[in-house]
Amino acid sequence: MARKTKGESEQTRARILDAAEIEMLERGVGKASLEQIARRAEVTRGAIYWHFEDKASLLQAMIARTKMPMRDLRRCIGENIPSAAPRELLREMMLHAVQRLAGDAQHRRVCHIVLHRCEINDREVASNRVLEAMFDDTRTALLALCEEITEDFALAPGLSPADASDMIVAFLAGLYECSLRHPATYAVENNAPAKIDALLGGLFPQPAGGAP
Amino acid sequence: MARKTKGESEQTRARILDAAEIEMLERGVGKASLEQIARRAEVTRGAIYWHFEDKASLLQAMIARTKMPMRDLRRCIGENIPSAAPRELLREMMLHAVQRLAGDAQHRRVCHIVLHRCEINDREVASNRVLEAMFDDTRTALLALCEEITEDFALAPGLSPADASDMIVAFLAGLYECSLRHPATYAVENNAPAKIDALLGGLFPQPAGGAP
DNA sequence: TGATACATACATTCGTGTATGTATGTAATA
DNA sequence: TATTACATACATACACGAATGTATGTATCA
Repeated sequence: MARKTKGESEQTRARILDAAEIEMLERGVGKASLEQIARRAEVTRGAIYWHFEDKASLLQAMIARTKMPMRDLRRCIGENIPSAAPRELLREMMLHAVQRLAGDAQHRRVCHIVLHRCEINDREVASNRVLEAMFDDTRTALLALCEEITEDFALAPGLSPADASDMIVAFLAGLYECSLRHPATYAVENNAPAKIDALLGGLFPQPAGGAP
Repeated sequence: MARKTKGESEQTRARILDAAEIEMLERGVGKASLEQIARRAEVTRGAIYWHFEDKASLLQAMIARTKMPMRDLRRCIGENIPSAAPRELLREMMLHAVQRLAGDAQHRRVCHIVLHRCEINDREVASNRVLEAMFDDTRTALLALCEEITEDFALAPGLSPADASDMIVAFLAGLYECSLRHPATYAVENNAPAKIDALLGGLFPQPAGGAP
């Protein structure tokens, strides 16, 4: 009915984004109508069109709320654990990714939407640019780490550093995939450290001289 | 214009399914209109509605064309390589999955559609029942294999057979994910045997007494 | 000659986008 | 301080296209 104060307006915007998360998760991005989103947020479509240009930019804003860095992640972890060798860093990064997926419900929802509730392949669309950037980012960061690790550890026979980082990306992508699609069966947090150690043990066997 | 012979009708049906694969891959299941599919198949929507009830059953038929067994796969491979120990069987199964994804273009398309171009989570919908069944099937088959393997090989510290099979499912899911989304960067067939061996090496280290 | 294998035409629904209305907060002015 | 003026934050109403489903027409095979 009436104009609200700036703070209330921000709350409205947030409620719209919350509602969009739920609706898009349940019905998919394409089938979630702005009308349903508005109803859940207890506003009308007018409010949505006031805060966002269209559904695409609404989705984009939704994704932007839960920003997922990866090159930053390394720096962040490296600063917190300055003594860590690259292999430890890699382990921590993988653990962090898993733990965030297990603990941050909003992040789970948005990842689920971007990965499984968004059928558009158009590069113009926000979710796809985000996905592509995320993959590239992750791959680049992990490749650099794997190359560093090979200064201390031998690689498994027949593997290049790129192969190793590709395997790690695939493993993480698969964890997301399984955990989001079948949370009951594949809880991410289930024994995650042991799983990560097993994978890293296969990729980078202990150096010839050292025993655990 | 005119009625065709039974064989020609089957060809029409196949052309519709082919067209649907391409359109749904490019635009997504939701945005691919029956009109566009019909045009690509060089028929009208009338032909589609003659062969299929609606878009959902068209999708279902599309999926059914490229059936993906997994419990059958084990039997099949087991018959071809009767001497194989369970660990060899597992290796062969993983290789087979990777090679099919690399070699069978139609399988790639359908997997891509089911995994990434279909935003519906409704359990009534074909693609989701298929996906769920595929995951369950794969998990069951791999779990049984992993349990057999532990009779000959020790598991990595802290892992149960279920953890091991979960990791394998995640790894395979991630391979599909990466290879389908970014075929240029992550070609599945790139050094696949070495990657699989590295993973299995991490999960099932050699038995204490044996040297390679 | 009847069932088949489509093509054509039509009705209906659904969602989007936009144009417009309206009541309130807020700043300038007097 | 009260008033004016304008921007804000929505709600309401309407126009439009796109896609679906169905009803009907039609030519051919068997």
